[in-house]
Amino acid sequence: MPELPHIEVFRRHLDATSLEKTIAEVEVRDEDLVKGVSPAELARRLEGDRFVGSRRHGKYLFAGTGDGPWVLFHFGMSGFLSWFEDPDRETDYPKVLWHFEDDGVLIFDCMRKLGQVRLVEEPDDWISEKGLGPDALSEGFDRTAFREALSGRRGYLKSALMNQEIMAGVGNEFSDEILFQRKLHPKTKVKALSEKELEAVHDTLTHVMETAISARMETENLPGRFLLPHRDEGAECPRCGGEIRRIEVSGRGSYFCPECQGEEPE
DNA sequence: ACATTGACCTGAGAGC
DNA sequence: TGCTCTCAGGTCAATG
Repeated sequence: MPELPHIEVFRRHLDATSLEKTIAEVEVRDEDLVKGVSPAELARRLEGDRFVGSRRHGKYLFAGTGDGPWVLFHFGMSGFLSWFEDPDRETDYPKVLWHFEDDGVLIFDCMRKLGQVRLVEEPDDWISEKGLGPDALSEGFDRTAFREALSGRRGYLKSALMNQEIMAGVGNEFSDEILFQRKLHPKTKVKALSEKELEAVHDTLTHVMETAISARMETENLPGRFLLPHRDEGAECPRCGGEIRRIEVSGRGSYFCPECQGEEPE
């Protein structure tokens, strides 16, 4: 579930709750989720320090300590961040907890354990080592950059949108939303689109993601015409009332409206 | 070089 | 009630 808009909402939540507070204890409940560093080392390098700022790159979130290391969060399919003022409150599957002095606790919850927490010295180095493309909403990644990044691709547009080396941040759910808003079938190939159409896809991507962030990813705040709350086989299309269908595209469950988005190309 | 598929992991929800 | 099956979703290694 967590894609760029979710990550940005987590980031703002972290900024609003967890900056400039001394970290009293880092509690690792499940060390499977902590990568590249032992739980003891993670605690040693953070305890007594504090977070001073954060940044996002695609689906990755970094919380910086100023002179010290950054904590990297990746949320896998089921991860999220929660903060409670009451230090005894917990989520259902807490994996790593940052207990602050003067109360307050930041919880990394990850039911399906595909997320991770690690320490990095410099986010930019880590991003380039990883081979991640530009953050999908970053300043420089405009319609031209988007079109050029996709040129020559032979596969599905959906796959290209989700390819983190081309651009970082779009996942399965938002790729469906972008295709729905553009009225493109999930099996549309990149090659089938003109330059103009590709640029329109970029504009839609930007609009959809920014709108979702403004709504803080809360269903009731999303525009009525969004597919997201109706991503279910047999659900009603929020645009035409047709029936939402599910197909597999490159092994990913893809939801779309055959009425709006047409039949399978070719 | 690029594209696609399956494994990873675990619990929710559906169906019987 | 309780069991079994499918599905969710991001990433990476393996395969095409």
